[in-house]
This record gives sequence, structure tokens and C-alpha cells, in this order.
Amino acid sequence: MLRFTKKTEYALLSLQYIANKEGILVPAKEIADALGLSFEIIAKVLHLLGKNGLIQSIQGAQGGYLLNKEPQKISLSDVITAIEGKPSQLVECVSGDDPDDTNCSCTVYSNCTIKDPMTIIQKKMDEMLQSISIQDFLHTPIYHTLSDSTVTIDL
Amino acid sequence: MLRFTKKTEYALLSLQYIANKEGILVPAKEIADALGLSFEIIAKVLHLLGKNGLIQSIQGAQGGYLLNKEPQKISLSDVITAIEGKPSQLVECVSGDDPDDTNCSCTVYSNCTIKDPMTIIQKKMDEMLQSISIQDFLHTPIYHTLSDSTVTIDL
DNA sequence: GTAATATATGATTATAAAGGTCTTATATTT
DNA sequence: AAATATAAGACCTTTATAATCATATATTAC
Repeated sequence: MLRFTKKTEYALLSLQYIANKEGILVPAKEIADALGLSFEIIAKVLHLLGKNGLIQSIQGAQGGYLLNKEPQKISLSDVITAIEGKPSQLVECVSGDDPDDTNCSCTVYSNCTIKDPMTIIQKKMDEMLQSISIQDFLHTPIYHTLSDSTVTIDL
Repeated sequence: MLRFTKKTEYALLSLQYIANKEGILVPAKEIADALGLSFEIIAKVLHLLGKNGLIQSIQGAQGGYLLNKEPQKISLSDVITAIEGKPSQLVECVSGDDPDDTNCSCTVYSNCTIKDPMTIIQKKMDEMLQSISIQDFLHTPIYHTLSDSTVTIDL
């Protein structure tokens, strides 16, 4: 509950990795190896990011991925929406596409009694997620070491 | 993902209901009926809230629950911690009790490269959850009608 | 043109979390 | 003692998450 999914975590790690390569094409396998994760799962995450315009994919030999926008223009909210297929929703009835509160917890009354405060909380949450960008994930001390290292990983 | 659990929703609805009764003892059954939910699930939620000091339980005939603190002193963060058994955690490695990043997504490097930014995001999140209280769930237009109604519900 | 490299995508499976019910025990009042 | 109410754990079902497997498609290099 109130937890990022692993896919979102992998997306952030991947975007951080790609961003630190600054324009160099990065293949999915390189990212997977660098993070110690399976190629398949990283490929799937990258595909979703590409499909939603956050990164650009170049197919074929010597292909790979690169950022499609500047790091500060890719928000955490963008990443979540790309990976999950829809924006974050703290409760069902806040979606907006549920005018009759059909999905509300309270099933007796026609109107949900926590919808209004929930909408406010959701808005605060959205603002926070939009205020954070991939830029905020760069230049952490440890990462500089990593981005200077070669693709070869010692296991 | 990034969603409140149903139990948390039920807890907020219950606390809102109890708060609006202002000091009158409210049995679990009344709340369950009012919300159209099963007695068992509401009883379980109320028990957790009581165990964690957010509400007070009076056993026996004519017993029930009442708030243990003023509505503005019960934060959303308190409710989540009471229901889930621990505070909200966006990612595993932010918990603090994982110094070696054992639970991090990135399994190769000894230190997680997104731990620092994640810790900042977690902190922002915590601040938000602490800034919201049960008071913010009171006095919504629809609720006034409900709190004046009797326990008898027409189904 | 063919082989190699790389992404694209759906199907499948396993595991974990969430949600809910059932049952029994305990406490208090009338 | 009966009625009312909470306390608490065991159990089951459903849903979401996580990961793998398999195959198709695209592009480059030779």
C-alpha cells in the first residue's frame, strides 16, 4: 500500500542510467546487466517508457535507448503513468470517471462521504509527483562512480 | 500502486462517522450498517484503531467506540500506521532498517543509486500524510445529512 | 541477401498482497 | 444468566505484482 511497484523502480533506475550516459545509445542488455536484473523485465519497462514518449528507441544492431526529453522534463508522475498505464489513484472514486461513486467503499449512500477530502489529498499527491523529475535522480555520489565504469560487470 | 487499501478507506470512513457523533458511544454494527459494509470487517478495523490509541473501546452491552483524541490530532499518517502496522514506505530500501540495501531493486552494486532521492520523496510524502487530519474529513455537505439521520437504514 | 543484433509484444506461471468470512473467546451491562 | 459488544486469530478467495518464456519484427553490418 502506498508503495511504488518494482516496475516503477526499475524505470527510475533505467532512466537514471540512460540520463547519465548523456546521449549515448544504451542497449537494454547493458542496463539489465548493470542493475543485475533480467533482460526481459528491463526490456519490457523500456518498451513502456518508449511507447509513452519518455525515451526514444533505436532498433537493430548498435541500437538502444536514449532520453526523449531533458531529465528535468520527465516527472515522476510521467514515469508512473507510463508504467502503470494510468495516473496514480489513491482511491477508486477519485478517478473522475466514476460520477455515481460506483466504486466507493461506502455502498449504502449514493454519495461517498470521503470523496471531497480524498480529491484534495489526491491533488496534493499529484503536485508532489509532478514536482519531482529524473533530474532529481542524477548526481548522487555513488552513481558518478557507476556511470564512469565500463559495461563489463564483475559478478 | 500508490493506492490506499480498503481497510484504510474503511478506517477513515469509520473515524469520520465516529467524529461526527461527538462523544456518543458508537457500536461497530451501527457503523457497518451505515456504510453498508460487513460487521466483521469494520470490527477488525476498529479494533486496530483502538489498539493503536486512536479510538477508545468500551466493551459490553451499550458499549461502542469513541475518539481518543481530537479529530485534528489524528493524522492520516497515524491512521495508515495503525491499520497497516507500519508507516507508509514507497520503496523497501527507504525503511531505515535495511542498511545494506538488501531489499533494493538493483542487486549488483552494494549501494542503491536511487536511495537518496527516494528518501527525499518519502519524506515529502510523510509530511503530506502528517499534515492531513480527521478534521479534514468532517463537515462535508453530504455528511451533515447522514450524521443527523438515525441508525435505521433503508435498504 | 543473410547473419547478427536489438527491440516489440503476447502468453504463461508463480508469488505476494489484499479483501473478506467464519469462529471462538472475552468483557460488561441489564 | 442472558444479551450485547468487542477481541482476536484462522481460513479462504480474489486480485495485483513479478518474472519468465517464446516468438515476431526491425535494423545494421558484412
